Amino acid sequence: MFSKTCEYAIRAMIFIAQRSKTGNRVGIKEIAKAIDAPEYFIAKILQDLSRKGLVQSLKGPTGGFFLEEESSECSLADIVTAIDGDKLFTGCGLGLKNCNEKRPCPIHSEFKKVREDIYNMLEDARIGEFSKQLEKNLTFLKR
Amino acid sequence: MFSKTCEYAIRAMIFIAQRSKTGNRVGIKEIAKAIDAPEYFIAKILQDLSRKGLVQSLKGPTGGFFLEEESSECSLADIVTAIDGDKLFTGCGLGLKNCNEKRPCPIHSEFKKVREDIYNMLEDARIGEFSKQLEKNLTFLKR
DNA sequence: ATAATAGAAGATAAAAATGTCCTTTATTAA
DNA sequence: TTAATAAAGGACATTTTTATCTTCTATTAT
Repeated sequence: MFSKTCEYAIRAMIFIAQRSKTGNRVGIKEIAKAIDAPEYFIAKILQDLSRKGLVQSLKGPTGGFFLEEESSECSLADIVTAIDGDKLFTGCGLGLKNCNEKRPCPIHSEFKKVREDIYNMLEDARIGEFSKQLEKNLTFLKR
Repeated sequence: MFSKTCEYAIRAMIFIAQRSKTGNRVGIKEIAKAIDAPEYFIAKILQDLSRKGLVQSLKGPTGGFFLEEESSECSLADIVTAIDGDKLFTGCGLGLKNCNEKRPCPIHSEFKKVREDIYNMLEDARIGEFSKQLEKNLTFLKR
């Protein structure tokens, strides 16, 4: 469904969101451990998300990643779009470039509904919401 | 959503299904052209599907690929499972190996429904059904 | 100011997915 | 029985994705 990169991105964002609520900043190493992802790899991913404004960061001692109020309102759809693009939401299920209503692939209409469900699900899912359950140990980001 | 391999596989299967209805067999080259896919690559894919019994084939002159009655009843879910495995249907949305009801990832329940929708959609979609619309030029397998 | 810290950025490496070529084997028509 | 045909199978090449390492830059505390 999502690329590995995107899976890491979502997990990292949820973790950062939880830590940000108390005004803390989190370092790469801590994030890597918390979500069980390769350190240098999520570093890259977060740099990317940082450039795109989905996460905030500060260099130097006491620095690290964090989420401003606004960023913790961002949806999973925002993250997926930033990392994997909108192919999942708008692309043809069979990979046809010119598939559309007028000239549909065989599974076009079946797929349309499912795609919309996925989009709505991801659009409704706000990063900030997840951190509560995570804090209560009701959900997990590892293994 | 699906791997490229899987997209080609589905497109090829639908094309073969349509040609099989009149008892014809179709060669690799014709299939490659019809679905606009790399010839040697779908050759590999069809060999794989053939070994797994999802498509039938015969060597030699007048040989090629075709579908027996039974095979044209196969679902998209069967093809996806054969090529991409069941990760899409059963795997965790965030890539966690041990994600489950007791120990869910943050998006576990949201994902569950969507996954089931996808599975039901693909399970209901039988290869044979698509060939009718394809024949009437109501749907397309290229570009 | 300076040293220590931590992310940013560029380069490189490994693995997986995708795509191609060549030889072998089975089948058929003549 | 032979020559032509077409899939099967093995090997190889390319591209994309995933992962790692090193150097540079900004920030902070002292």
